[in-house]
Amino acid sequence: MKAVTLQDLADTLGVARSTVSRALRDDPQISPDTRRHVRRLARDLGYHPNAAARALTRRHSGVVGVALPRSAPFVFANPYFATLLEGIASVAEDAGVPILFSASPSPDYERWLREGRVDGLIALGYGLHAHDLARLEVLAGGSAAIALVGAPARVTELPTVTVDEAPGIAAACDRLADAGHRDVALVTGPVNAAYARARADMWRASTEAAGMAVVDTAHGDDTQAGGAAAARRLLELGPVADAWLFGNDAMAFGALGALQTAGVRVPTDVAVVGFDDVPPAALLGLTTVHQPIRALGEHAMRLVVAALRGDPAPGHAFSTHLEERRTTRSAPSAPAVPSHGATEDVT
Amino acid sequence: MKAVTLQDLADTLGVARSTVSRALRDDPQISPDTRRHVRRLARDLGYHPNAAARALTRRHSGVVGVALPRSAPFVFANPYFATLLEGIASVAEDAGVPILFSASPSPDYERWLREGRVDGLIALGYGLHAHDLARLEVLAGGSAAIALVGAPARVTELPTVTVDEAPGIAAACDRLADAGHRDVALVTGPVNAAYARARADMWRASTEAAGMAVVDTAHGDDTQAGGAAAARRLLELGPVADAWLFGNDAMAFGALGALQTAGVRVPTDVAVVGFDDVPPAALLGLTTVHQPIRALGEHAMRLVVAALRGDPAPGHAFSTHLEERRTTRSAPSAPAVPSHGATEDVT
DNA sequence: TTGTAAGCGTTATCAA
DNA sequence: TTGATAACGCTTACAA
Repeated sequence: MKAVTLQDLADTLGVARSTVSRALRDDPQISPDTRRHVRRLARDLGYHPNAAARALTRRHSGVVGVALPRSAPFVFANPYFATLLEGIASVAEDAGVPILFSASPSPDYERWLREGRVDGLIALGYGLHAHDLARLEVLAGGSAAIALVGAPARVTELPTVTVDEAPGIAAACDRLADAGHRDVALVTGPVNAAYARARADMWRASTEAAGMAVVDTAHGDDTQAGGAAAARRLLELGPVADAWLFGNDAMAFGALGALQTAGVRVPTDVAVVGFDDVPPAALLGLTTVHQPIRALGEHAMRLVVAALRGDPAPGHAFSTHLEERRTTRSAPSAPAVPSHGATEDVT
Repeated sequence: MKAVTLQDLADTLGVARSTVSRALRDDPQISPDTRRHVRRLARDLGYHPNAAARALTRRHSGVVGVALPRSAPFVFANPYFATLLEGIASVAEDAGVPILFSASPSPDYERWLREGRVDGLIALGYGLHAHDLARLEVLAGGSAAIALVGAPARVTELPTVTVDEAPGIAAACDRLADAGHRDVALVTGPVNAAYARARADMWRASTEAAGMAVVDTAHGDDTQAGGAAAARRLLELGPVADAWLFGNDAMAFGALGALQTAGVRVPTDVAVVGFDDVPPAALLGLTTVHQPIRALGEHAMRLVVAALRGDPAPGHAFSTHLEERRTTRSAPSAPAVPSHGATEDVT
């Protein structure tokens, strides 16, 4: 059961193990003959280089860490993360990079880096404490390949993949106003999360810019259950708002369920707009602000892979657009063409 | 930027590095004093043991591999896998085990094991070639901690987590028959996949046992798009079957969309039953056979963790039940109570 | 073109 | 209770 080692090959071949090592790694200065012999024996004996020994001498592991600072149930119950991972994993697959994964409220990514378990890292920028951000910056200075998804609270030189929420949100509000809405309700994400507050502020600003007013506000927790609860609270307030805006799709899903059991018709009685455009949104016909989640993940992993090679690569800001479906009334006027894709380089 | 090593600590403390090593690992035979000193310095200097060096001497990495033999887009677009990963990741999180993840049609799990990158592995049993299965069995004999999700084509002594599809499928067919259905259509998964054929056979058997007949069959590819395409083909055949059974939920979702655009009412004109009960099924009100996907993942990871500790642990067969929702007509009679959870030990 | 030998950072054995 | 020292399996100058 013992694994075959370089020394084993060397012994049975009667050469030095450095020769074997070189032959296996296509070292230019090795005779074609010995190379052939070595490789054949390696195949026959089922030799596989020991990853730990190799990492120890090479000073890097070739692994990239992906640590999401949420519990596993939260991560996978939320299609946002699943879609992000899809992007990350598909680029990793193409690059042949194994991913060390963890979903935990208190992620070990710094430890992973310091222990040399991973050479690179994808972390979530939003919700990253200034304190942790600073430590990541130090590590990046020391040759760690780090990329952030979502902008952290303060500016950073770490390559960051972000999204400009404004175009999609503005389009949504304009469309709502065109369809005759005036009073809207807003269901935000966690009040103590900066990104959720920023999103809510943006909804508010665009609502007013479109000539409407936010007459009710409820706070959710970005989950479906939280959205349903928020919807019930809104319903108790009476039918003042006839358009509901959500901090994310998951909450909108929950609200749609609550609305249905309450017998409120969508979009006749109230229009519903989500944010994210995760896959189930299309299934449910939810009108929502689309952000290219998968592309975010792909780009983040590309940044890390580039950094691993020592190539500096800039961050990137993606755009958003409105995806109109069945939870909003159609406006009298013809719809504008949605804008997809990328915009400007950043950082 | 150089990392702090054991030797560094030993030097500044004026002791041997073996002493430092012991102090850091709570070796019983070490003086409380030196232990304190060592630990304090380690903290102050930000010492982190090098994972590669440690793995090299300890002969194990503490990492568990999860390799899904599908491309990343396929894996994450299918909530089945996301839910499975949820279960796997949450147990891993509790156990403090990092996960090495890969989604690729040709997974490297054997290489991971042989290179010593991982000590354990969760692999998919269905679709596993006899050839690969045999190699995994050899590795398991050599101290690798392996668990399978889903039974492979032939019996194996590897601990396996499976699901008994019969109860849920039988319940679905009985309920359909009670509601007055006689002619059903069947949409299967990939014809070249053994598990999909087995599922289809089970649907057929239960259909007949319930006194109904499969009058149409379409083959899908387990994706939403494939389900929509299959639905369109079925629609062209004319309205002979008024109950449609699916190999999985994803295809049922696609079909629901196709049915809606075709103006066919569900469940009035046709009843729809899925399989899996992935999260979006509840959102859409899809009647479906529930299998405890999350529990499968949890249990598989528990098996691996147990094997890592050297404790043998048996495989397990979970059960299925019918989750009745809005895509089937309610039967005249009162519904039976659904059976949840576990049944019998296996292997 | 190949061999020798030092080193990567730990752990473990054996003495002291 | 602590210190030397030899592994662990691989890479890489430096020699030959």
